[in-house]
Amino acid sequence: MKILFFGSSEISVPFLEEIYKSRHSITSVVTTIDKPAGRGRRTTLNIVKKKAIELGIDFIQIEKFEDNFFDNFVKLEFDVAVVASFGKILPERIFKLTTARWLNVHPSLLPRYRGPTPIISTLLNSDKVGGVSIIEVVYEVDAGKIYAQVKFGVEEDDNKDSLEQKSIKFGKPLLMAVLDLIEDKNINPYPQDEENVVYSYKIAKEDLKISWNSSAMEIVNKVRAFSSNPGAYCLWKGLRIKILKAGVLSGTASNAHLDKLKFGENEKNGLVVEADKKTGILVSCNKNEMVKIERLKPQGGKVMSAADFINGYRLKAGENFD
RNA sequence: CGCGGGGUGGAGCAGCUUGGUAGCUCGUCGGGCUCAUAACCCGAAGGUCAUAGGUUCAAAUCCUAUCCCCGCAA
Repeated sequence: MKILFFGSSEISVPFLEEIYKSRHSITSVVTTIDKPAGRGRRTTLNIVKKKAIELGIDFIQIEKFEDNFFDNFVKLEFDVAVVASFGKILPERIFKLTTARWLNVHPSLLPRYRGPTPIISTLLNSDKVGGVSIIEVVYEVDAGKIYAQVKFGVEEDDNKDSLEQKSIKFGKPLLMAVLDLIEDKNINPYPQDEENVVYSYKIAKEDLKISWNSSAMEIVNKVRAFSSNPGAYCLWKGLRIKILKAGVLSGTASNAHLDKLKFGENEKNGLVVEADKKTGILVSCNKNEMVKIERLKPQGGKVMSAADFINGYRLKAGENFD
């Protein structure tokens, strides 16, 4: 079949490549424009565009959906449009201009987590199971019929990075299977369970800051959900410290350490209870719980282990994270 | 030309303002203590101080240029 591919981010690339390698052909790639980004405001080239050029596929870059685009769009020949991490909401009008099927790769088990941050929501909510859905694209975001889903386990040490990788790993064969079944006219999508719709939301800058008044699990989930980019952070001596890996300290071990330290009246959550290379960094949070920080990245510095941070930055028990 | 931090033995940092013997916490190797140890004690190796110029009797330190890394902001 002929495929029209919509994608703009790094996550789009493996799907584009997978289709390229398959028996299907790619009519064209639609992606967003190169924007000035990053330090020094240099224009970084769109990664999907880069890949399209490398594979010798035609591409269309758009900033907004304008008449100009629609004029070109109606001339394209394709059987299926595949949307993978495109980053823009498709206008209602576009669906009326073609009879082709529209497919979207969505990294969650819909109807759980419609919206822009399904993986982050999976982690913030301590879900034990995640997945990828291949759905029909309709104007209402992520509300289309489901063609296929695949589930996978979400382990304790999974974070945003690893779930993205899992979504790609499991999503690629799923998408290809759906494309093949469509070609064979042997698939029948089913509607989402509207009773159990859960939404995910765009994250704001404030959401990245760790509140030590949260429970240990909430803090650890936050670290997992935002790691390694953009990263949950806290402050220490005015320095911004990104926490990349942390764990909840189990009850008994936690009590042992709490007993070692006498809390003064001025002490508050965020207190560094222990800081040595063996135990790591233990920080107090709500309900007398503790979080163990394992990997972090100080402002201006590189990613390092807790031991390296203690050695180089002289973190001592009794200090505070904010 | 958006703002800012940084590149110092294997790791993470200090030293730079006020030029003049290379420092700290670890790691590694050797030895010792110990029933034993990731603990403790003694000792050792390992650095063109990002690169290229310049100033100077003398540059990690001051000046200029370049490369690389990172935080914010977009």
